Amino acid sequence: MSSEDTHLHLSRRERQIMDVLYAAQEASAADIQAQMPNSPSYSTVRALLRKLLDKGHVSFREDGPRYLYQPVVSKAEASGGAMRRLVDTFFAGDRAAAVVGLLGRNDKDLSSDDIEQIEAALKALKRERRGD
Amino acid sequence: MSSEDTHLHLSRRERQIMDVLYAAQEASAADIQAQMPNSPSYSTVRALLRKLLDKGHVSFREDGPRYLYQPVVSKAEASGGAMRRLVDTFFAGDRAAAVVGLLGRNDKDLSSDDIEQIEAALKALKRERRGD
DNA sequence: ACCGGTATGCTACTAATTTAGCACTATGCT
DNA sequence: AGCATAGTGCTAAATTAGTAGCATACCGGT
Repeated sequence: MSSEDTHLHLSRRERQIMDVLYAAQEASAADIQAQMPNSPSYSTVRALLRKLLDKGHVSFREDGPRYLYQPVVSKAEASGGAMRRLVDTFFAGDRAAAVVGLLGRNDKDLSSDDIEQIEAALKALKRERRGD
Repeated sequence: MSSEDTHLHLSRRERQIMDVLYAAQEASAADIQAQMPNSPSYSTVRALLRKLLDKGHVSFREDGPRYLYQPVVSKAEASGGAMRRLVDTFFAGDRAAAVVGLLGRNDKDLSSDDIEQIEAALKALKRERRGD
């Protein structure tokens, strides 16, 4: 399992940066620094960013004076990988159990709107199954 | 976000060990070694295990000749934390969106039994909401 | 009583990560 | 022109992680 270790081999700080980037979608070096847990120096952030650029995990676009960095792998793909990993390690690959677990958390109640969305997704899934 | 970084600060190898432990619930040093990606030496595994014991992430119980190691934090709690983290970084805290994302993956189809379980959980949730 | 398996507590070395400084360039604004 | 802001590349040092070896101890079976 998880043979792609080679790919998602991020160190602690690298992961923190990616987390900021996924949450923000796009951020300058200074933004990233500000949002990292016990922020390292600006210089450090840039060094890490350079490493991530090298490894191909992030890209940037120019925005006037500064660069805005963003993840290369889309949020959708990255979250998919993270979810698969989570399902594998904690639910022995049983996606339904993971869904149930996620629903069962009572961090904060789901709104009725939330529930409708989930029901809709479930309906779509059933339709698809019938279709196959 | 994730201020408890201090606590779940696992290095690559440490995380690999915890993954094995969560998947197996309980394992000997040799088992762990066998299940780790490109297994390090037995000696290394034990060094890491000792570190995890020190940090309080794993405990063990004696089983005849050998020790069986297990995570201190239950699978349920750990998965809860991991899910919260995932929901926060990839879905801006929107749990429903995460559920929908999880449902929408087509790694492998969900069985009709799976779907029933999810529907049941959803129903329970709605009942609970009405009750409140 | 000895052996194999499992444990322990060191020690030590190498590799990777994290950190930050320095020198310098380019651009936009006052 | 000069300053602030953002960038670059390089270097270097400190810390953490990862690896393995060695000597030793305990227990159960032949």
